[in-house]
Amino acid sequence: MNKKIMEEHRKTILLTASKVFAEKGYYNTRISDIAEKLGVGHGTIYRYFKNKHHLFDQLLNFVVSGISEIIKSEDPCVAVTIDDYYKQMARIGWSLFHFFAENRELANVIFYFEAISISRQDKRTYKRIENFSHTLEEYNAQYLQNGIQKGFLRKDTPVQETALVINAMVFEAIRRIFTLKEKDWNKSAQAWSKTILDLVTRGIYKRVNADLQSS
Amino acid sequence: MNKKIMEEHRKTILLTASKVFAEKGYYNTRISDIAEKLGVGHGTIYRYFKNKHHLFDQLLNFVVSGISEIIKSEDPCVAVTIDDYYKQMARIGWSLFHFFAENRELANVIFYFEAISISRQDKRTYKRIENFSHTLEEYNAQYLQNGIQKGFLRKDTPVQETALVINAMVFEAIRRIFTLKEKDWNKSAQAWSKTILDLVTRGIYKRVNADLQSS
Amino acid sequence: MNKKIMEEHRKTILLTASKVFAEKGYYNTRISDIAEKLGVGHGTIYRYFKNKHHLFDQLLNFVVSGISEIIKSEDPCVAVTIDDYYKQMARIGWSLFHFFAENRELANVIFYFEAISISRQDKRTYKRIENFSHTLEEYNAQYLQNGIQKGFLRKDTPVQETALVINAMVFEAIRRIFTLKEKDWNKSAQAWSKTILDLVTRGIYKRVNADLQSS
Amino acid sequence: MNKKIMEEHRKTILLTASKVFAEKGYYNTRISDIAEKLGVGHGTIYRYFKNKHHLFDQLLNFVVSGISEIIKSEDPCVAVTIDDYYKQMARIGWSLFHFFAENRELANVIFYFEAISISRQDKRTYKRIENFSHTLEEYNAQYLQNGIQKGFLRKDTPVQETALVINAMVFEAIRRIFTLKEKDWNKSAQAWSKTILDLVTRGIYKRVNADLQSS
DNA sequence: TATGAATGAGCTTTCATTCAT
DNA sequence: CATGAATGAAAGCTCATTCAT
Repeated sequence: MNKKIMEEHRKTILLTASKVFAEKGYYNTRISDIAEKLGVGHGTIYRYFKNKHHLFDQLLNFVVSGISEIIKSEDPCVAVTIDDYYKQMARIGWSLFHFFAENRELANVIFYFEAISISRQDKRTYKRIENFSHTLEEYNAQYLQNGIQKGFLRKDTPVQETALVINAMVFEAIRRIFTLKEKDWNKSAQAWSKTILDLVTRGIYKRVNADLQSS
Repeated sequence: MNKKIMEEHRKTILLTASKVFAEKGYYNTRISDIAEKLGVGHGTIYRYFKNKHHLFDQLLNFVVSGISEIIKSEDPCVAVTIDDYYKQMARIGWSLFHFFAENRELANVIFYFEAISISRQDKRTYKRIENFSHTLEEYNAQYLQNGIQKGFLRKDTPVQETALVINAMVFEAIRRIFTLKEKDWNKSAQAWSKTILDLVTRGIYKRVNADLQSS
Repeated sequence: MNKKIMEEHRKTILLTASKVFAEKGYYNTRISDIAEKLGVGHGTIYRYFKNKHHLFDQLLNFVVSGISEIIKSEDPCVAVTIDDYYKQMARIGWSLFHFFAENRELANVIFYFEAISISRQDKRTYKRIENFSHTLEEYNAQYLQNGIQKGFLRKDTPVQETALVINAMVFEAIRRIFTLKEKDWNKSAQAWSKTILDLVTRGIYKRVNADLQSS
Repeated sequence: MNKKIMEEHRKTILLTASKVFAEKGYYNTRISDIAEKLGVGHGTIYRYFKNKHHLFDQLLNFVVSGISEIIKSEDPCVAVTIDDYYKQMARIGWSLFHFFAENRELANVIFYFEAISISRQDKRTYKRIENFSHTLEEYNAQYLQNGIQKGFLRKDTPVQETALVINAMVFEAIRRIFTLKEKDWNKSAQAWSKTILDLVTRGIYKRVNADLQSS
C-alpha cells in the first residue's frame, strides 16, 4: 500500500486511541474498543502497532517531541530586557496551550494522569518520563536563572522549586482548559495565562502590603 | 474486643495496600501482592474489603476526610489582619504536608495519578473525586475572596483560576516531597512552603521591576 | 506456455516451503515466512495452494510417490542368487539415499517428525501415512519372505518385525546423512549403507561367537 | 494445601497432558482440552504449570531422567563373558520397554515425533534433546566398544553408526508396541526383543551364507 | 495474476473472586 | 476467621485466509 496512506492510518489509529484512552483510561481501554470506534477489525491495529503499550509509547513520543520542539525554539537565556523576558514567558505558555489545543486528548491521557501509572510496568518508559520531567524543570530553571542574572528577578528566588511549581501551574491549567468540552479554548486560555503570569511576576498581594511584608 | 481487632486489621491492610499501590500502581497490583506483603492469605483481604476497588475507595475516603478535616478546622474568612492571613495560609499548607507525611504513599498514588484513571471505571467514584476537587478549589477561592474583601489582595485577582493554580502548586510540592525517599521531610517542606508563599504573595520579580510592571 | 510456468511456480513454492518447514517445523512456520523467503507476497501462495495444509499434503505426495516409484521398480521377489539378493538390498537403499539427496529437506521434516503430528489434525492424511508405512513394511516383508523361500535367510526370521526394524534403520540413517550440512553425502551414505547391510546380513558378533550363540 | 496432594495433582495433570498430547499432538492440543479431560477449569492447570511449554518440558524431564536412570544402572563396560554381554543387552532393552509400558503415552509424544518439532521454538529445549540423543548414542557406542575390546564383536564394526541404528530399532519397536492399544505388551515386546537381538548378533543370513559372504 | 491490507476465529494466559475446608 | 485451591471471564495477541485493487 501507499506509504502515505499507511502513515495516515497510523495517525488515525493513534488519534482514536488517544481519545479512547482519554475517555476510559489506558487500563480500561481494550484494543477492541479502539478498533470498534474506528470501525475496523481489532487485528488491523496490530498491523500498525506492535502492541497496546506501543500505542501509548507513540503518544508519549508525540507529546515529548512536541513540547521539546517548543522549548528548543526558545532559548531560555535570550531575553535582554525585562519586556522581552515577560513576553517570552507568555509566548512559551501560549505555545504549550496551542500544542494541546490541537491534541486535546493528550492533555488528559498522557500528561500527568496515565503516564506515570503506566510507566510503572516498564522501566524504559519510566525513565523516559522521568527524564522528560527533568528536562522541563531544568529548562524552566535556566530561564529563571537568566532572569536573576539579568537582574529581573529577586536574587533569593529558589530556582529549582520555583521552576517546578510554575510548571505545575501551567500543566494544571492545560488540563483544565482541554478537559472541558467547550470548543473555544482561546478565551479561557488567555485568562489562565494572565493569572499565572501575574501570580509569577507580582504575586497577589497588594503592593503596599507586599512592601510591608518584605520589609 | 473483636470489633477492635477487626478494625486494626482493616487499617493494616489499607496501609499495606496503599504502599503497594504507590509502588506498582493500582492496575499493576495484584490482590496477592498485598497479601504477600502482609504475610496473610489473599483470601483474607476479602474478609475486610468487598473487592479490589473497595480498597481504593477506602483510601480515597481516608484522604478526602483527612483533608476535609484540615480545611474544616480553618475558617477561610477568619483572618482580620494581614499577618493572620499570611500565617493561616502557611498553617494550612503545613497541615497538608503533615497529613501526607504520615501517609506518604497516599501523596503519590491516590492523590493525583491513579485516582482519576481509576475513577473512569466507576461513575460514583468519578463524581466523588470531582466533588472533592471542587470543594478544595472552592475553599481556596473563599480564602482568596476574603483576602480581597479585607483589602489584603489585589482586587483584580481572578479568584477561581488563582485558587486552582495555588492548589496545583501545593499538591505538586507534596508529591515531590513525599515521593523522595528521604526520611526528613521537614526541611524540604519548609523550603517548598516558603517558595510557594513568596511566589503567591510577592511574585518573583524584583520590587523595582514589579513597580514598573504594575505602573 | 502459461500452464508450464504455473507448474514451475508451484514447484518453487513447494521447495521453499519444505526448506522452511525443515528449519522451523510446520507449526512454527508462517505462510509469510515462506513468501518472504521466496520474495513474493504471501497472498501469492494461495494462488497455487489452497491452504497451508495443502502445502504439506503436496510434499507428502511427493515423498510417497517418489518412494513408491523406487519400490515399484524393484520386484521384491526377483532375486534368484544370493548375490542378486544382496545387491538388490544395497540398490534399494541407495535409491532411497539418492531420492533424499535430491530433496534433503524432506528427510528431516516431513518424513518422520512432523508428518504424524500434523496428520493428527486430519483423518485422511493420517490414513495415508498409515497406509504408506504399511506399504513400505509390506514391501520389505515380501523381500524377506522371498529371501527365506530362496533359502538365503534363516527360516525362523520374524518377517514383520524384521521388516520394520530394517526400515527404521534406513530412515534413521537417511535422517542423519541429510540433516548434516555437509554437501558430500556420498561417502557417509556408503558408510551407513555398509553398516546396515553388514548388520542385517551377518550381525556384529564375531563368527565364532555367532556359532556358539546359535548352537 | 497438602504438599502431597499438590504433587499428586501435578502428576495427574501431567499424565492427562501426555495422553492428550499423544492423541492430538502438542500443537493441536489446547490447554482447555486437557482441563476438560481432567474435569477441571483450565485456570487450574496454570496453578501447577507455568505454561503449556512447561508441561512438555516436565514430560521431557520425565523421559530423560527415566532413561538416564536405566543406563546409569548399567555400566556399558562391565560384561566379561559373552553371555553377560548378551544378557545385558537384552536387559537394557527390556528396561526401556518397561519404562514406556508404564508411560505408554510418552512413547508416542515425546519420543521422536513431537519433541524435535516443539524444540524448534526453543533453543534450550532443542539443545537438551540433542544432548540426550547424543548421550544415548554415546552410551551404546561404549557398549559396542567394550564388545570389541573383549573380543565379542567383529573388530571392523563401525561403532558410531551401529550404535545409532540399534537405537533406531529399539525406539521404533517401542513406538510400535505402545502405540497399539493392546494391553498385553509383554508378548509382543518379547518378539521384538528377540528380533532385534538376533538381528544384531547373527544377522538374518543363514550361517552358511554368512560364511560365504564374509569369505 | 500478484499483492498485502484487513479480518476475526481462536488460542494462551492472568487474576479477581468464591467457597469448601 | 483464615486460607488458598479452584475457577472462568476477559483480555492481548497471532496468523491463516480472503478479496479488492
